[in-house]
Amino acid sequence: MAKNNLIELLPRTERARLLAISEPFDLVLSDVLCEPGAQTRHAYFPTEGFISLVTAVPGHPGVEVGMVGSEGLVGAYLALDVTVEPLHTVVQGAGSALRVATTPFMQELGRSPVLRGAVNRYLYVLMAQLATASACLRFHEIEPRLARWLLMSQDRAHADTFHVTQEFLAYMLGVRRVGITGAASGLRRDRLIEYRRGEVTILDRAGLEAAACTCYAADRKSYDDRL
Amino acid sequence: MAKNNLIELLPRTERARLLAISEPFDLVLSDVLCEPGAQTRHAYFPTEGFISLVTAVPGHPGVEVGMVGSEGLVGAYLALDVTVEPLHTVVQGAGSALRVATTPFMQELGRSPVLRGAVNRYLYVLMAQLATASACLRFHEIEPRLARWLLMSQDRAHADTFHVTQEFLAYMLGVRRVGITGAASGLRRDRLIEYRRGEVTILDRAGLEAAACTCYAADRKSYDDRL
DNA sequence: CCTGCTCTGTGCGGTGGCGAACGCAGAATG
DNA sequence: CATTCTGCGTTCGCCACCGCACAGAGCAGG
Repeated sequence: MAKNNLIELLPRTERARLLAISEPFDLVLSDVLCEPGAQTRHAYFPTEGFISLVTAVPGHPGVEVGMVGSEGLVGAYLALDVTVEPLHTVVQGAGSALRVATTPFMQELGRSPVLRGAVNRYLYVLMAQLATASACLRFHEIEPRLARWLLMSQDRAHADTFHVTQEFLAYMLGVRRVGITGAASGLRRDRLIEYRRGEVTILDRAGLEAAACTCYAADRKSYDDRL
Repeated sequence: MAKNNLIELLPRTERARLLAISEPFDLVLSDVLCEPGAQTRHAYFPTEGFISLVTAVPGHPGVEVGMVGSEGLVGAYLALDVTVEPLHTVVQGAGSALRVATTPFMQELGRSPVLRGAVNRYLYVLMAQLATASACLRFHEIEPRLARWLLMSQDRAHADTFHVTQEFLAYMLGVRRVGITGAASGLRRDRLIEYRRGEVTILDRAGLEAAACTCYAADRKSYDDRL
């Protein structure tokens, strides 16, 4: 428990080297780890908790395009030798991570073929996630998207209950808060979830999977196929 | 003329080696170069013409999430050592390309640091484009998106007139054909474009830039900053 | 020249989501 | 205990876009 999948993939020596240059880091709810255009200071390997990748266009609130938990890392693009942050990154579920400063991380990528392979493949999965997000945003309605979001969160929170307000969900899904009220009511009516003042509980995981848009399964498959 | 930017970036010897393993290839309108899930046979460096990256979710037509012309290549993800295609890729503007078979291309990536750097940076730009596409699809209306699309096409077609039907535009933007009729009428009314039976002509480039959503400028800047 | 096809324009009712505003109740603060 | 704040629910008018259907207009082929 409290491990990061990518790090677990590494053989002993590579893992030891990576751990030697990393330090524990608290993921505090709503903390912003990255701002687009800024220089990257660290890569983060979440162990508990999770992080949202958010994109925005001028004049509009943001919208989530990806989610990173213990199955991945924030800063995979460093493998492309680019040290400029592409997206807003916000802590969505409090927890902890291992963080590695940019320079030693990039050096280590040069030294550890297994690490590089894993980060490369994760980056590929992330791109697929971004593409899926586009179509999902365009075509799917709020309720299935909300169901998908809850499932993705549950996977990464490793818990059935987590803290999230409707306000925040609206921001993530790029809709009005009222839209979330409607969708959440629907899911509650069907006894799939329960919630009360910022605490959401998943009651019926299978039912929620049925209610979610296909993008949930697609994202999972993409990850499982690659890592 | 008829060159590919990335290839032009290469120093003599690297370029010579890449050209030695590549062959000319005709980009025929509406040809499908990639299907998601399939093994990648070739990477393509367009010299004229351009290519759309399309994503789809079950039960809906597709939607374009990116565009590749002589400024980039199709198959940049091969730099991640993944040989599975992530997206539909459709020839959007007829022309020509240089294509390189997967294996020699990946070998060459190992040998040519400049090539690898360029492909990596292009991949980063492409990711940014995917993220932008999400927000654009979510928040922007058809007319500004159409204007953006026309500008992106003009950039890559290196021409003021190109062949495209409303039907096709609807597919690219993920809307009804009728929606395109409305948006195109607006642009024509303002004397920004002219069209007739599948031939679109850009009359007022500056005006079109003003009519386009900010995503056009954002994408360009992202590319110019990196490559 | 007529037929058939492709591409474009229009009209209709329907709806999912938007923006704004208000009420209310649980929790926190003092 | 009273006040304030935060999170949730509802309502109302509105609009961009949807799905469907049909009409006309360029263009090609027999």
